[in-house]
Amino acid sequence: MTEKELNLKTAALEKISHLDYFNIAISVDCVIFGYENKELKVLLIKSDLEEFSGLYSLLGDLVRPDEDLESASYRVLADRTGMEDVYLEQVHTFGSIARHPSGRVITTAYYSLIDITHHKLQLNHNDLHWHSVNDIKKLAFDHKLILNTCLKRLRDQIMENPVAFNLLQDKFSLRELQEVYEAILDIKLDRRNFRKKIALKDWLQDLNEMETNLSHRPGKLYALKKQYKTSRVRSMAG
Amino acid sequence: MTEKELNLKTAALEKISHLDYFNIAISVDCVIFGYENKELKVLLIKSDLEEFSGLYSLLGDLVRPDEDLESASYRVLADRTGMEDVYLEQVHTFGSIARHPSGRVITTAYYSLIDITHHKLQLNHNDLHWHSVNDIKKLAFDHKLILNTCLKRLRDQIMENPVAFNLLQDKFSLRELQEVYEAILDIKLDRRNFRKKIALKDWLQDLNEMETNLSHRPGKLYALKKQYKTSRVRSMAG
DNA sequence: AAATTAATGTGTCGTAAGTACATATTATGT
DNA sequence: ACATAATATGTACTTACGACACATTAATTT
Repeated sequence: MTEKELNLKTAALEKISHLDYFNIAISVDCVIFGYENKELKVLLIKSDLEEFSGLYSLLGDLVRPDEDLESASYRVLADRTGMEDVYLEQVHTFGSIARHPSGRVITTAYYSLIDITHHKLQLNHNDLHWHSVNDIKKLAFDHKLILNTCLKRLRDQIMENPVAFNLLQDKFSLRELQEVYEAILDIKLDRRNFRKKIALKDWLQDLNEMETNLSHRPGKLYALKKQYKTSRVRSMAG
Repeated sequence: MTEKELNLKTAALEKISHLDYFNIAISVDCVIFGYENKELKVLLIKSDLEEFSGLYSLLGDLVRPDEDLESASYRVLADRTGMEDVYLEQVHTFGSIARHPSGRVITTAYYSLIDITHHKLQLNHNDLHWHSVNDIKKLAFDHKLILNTCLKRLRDQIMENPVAFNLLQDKFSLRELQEVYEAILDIKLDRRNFRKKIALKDWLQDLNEMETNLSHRPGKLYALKKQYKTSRVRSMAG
């Protein structure tokens, strides 16, 4: 190392080391919801930390200096699911001092809704699996809290905004839609009242098609009106 | 510099520099709302950055390695207003790459509601002033966006949760309360319907007292029921 | 081809909340 | 005593919500 290099590095070092504030890392964690078998699922991975061996955790990563928070979330999503245009919404930032055993890491949580049937991915590798939300008892880090917070947000959203549709394929029957709502809210709904409520929102387009391959009377098929289709959600400017 | 010192510093430098992720700083910004003269106000300070000379900014600070996000927000609040037990709620985290001219800073925004009359503070020092929300055109950084986001959250909240009361003194008349709502929502409300709606919530306790020192018929005084008094808001384990 | 099955599709009634709107009441000031 | 300027309150209409029952249809079985 030349003297010049040394001086440069030393200067940089001084600058960095007195900025204690940079000793906090920031990550994003994605609560990726899916829907299958009338159950709400979430995508989890086996934790790679010793402290949490045997436990699952959400999908996340450190935010890189050259990407904004949403880019980081979309990167995590694309890396893990291979899907690009998905619904994603920021929920909350968790910053307890001791939330990460390896150091100070503040994390911003996003929730995401994806159509699980479009997701025939590298699932069998690397311990990545869909878990029924109702069956999850314990997660690594504070990820159970993050999951609960995101689930609450999702529940608050679905009656106000047409987001639940992101869990379904493009065409669906009202029965399927109701089952999605029941899975998310974890309650039974009255069919007639549910249909009235949905009709009132005017979110749906009647496709004049019917379900097929059923062993009973098929229902009509609907699609979410184009104007409500959310791929990438409006950015709050990052 | 001895060889030993050099080696130490170099080692530390290597360690830090390969941890690019720590090159992001994290801050909190507080949108501190107050209410005065039938107007919703927000506490702003003159920006100390050259790039924003002449502009005002929200109150914020870098998060210290040994404090969590909420502690940092309360610290900012206490430092600037001298008030301890205030309503504070996390709203959103803003992480655009270029949002801070001096470097990469991700900020978590909180909004806070305080009783402005309990706040006879060091206002005249250091360019700290209350500004009418409606008059604010431009702020430093992305603080206008943060303000708008927090204002929207506040507006969404006040009909659902008894938070607007934090802007008023302990005892207030229904007229005063309505004026607070009108200031926040920036609309006129019908007096009879407003009272019906508030009565329905069952938030208020009739104090059997009257307003005084008015030049007209005084109204009854009410207080928020104890069970709803929010000093420090429930932590999301933040 | 007729009957059965298992689901879809729809309507009513009572209740609760939202909105528009007008009159009586009361403490104060003259 | 009277005028004033605000408080306090009620009704009618409309809209949403929740509980609830029956007719219809396509597929399947007999």
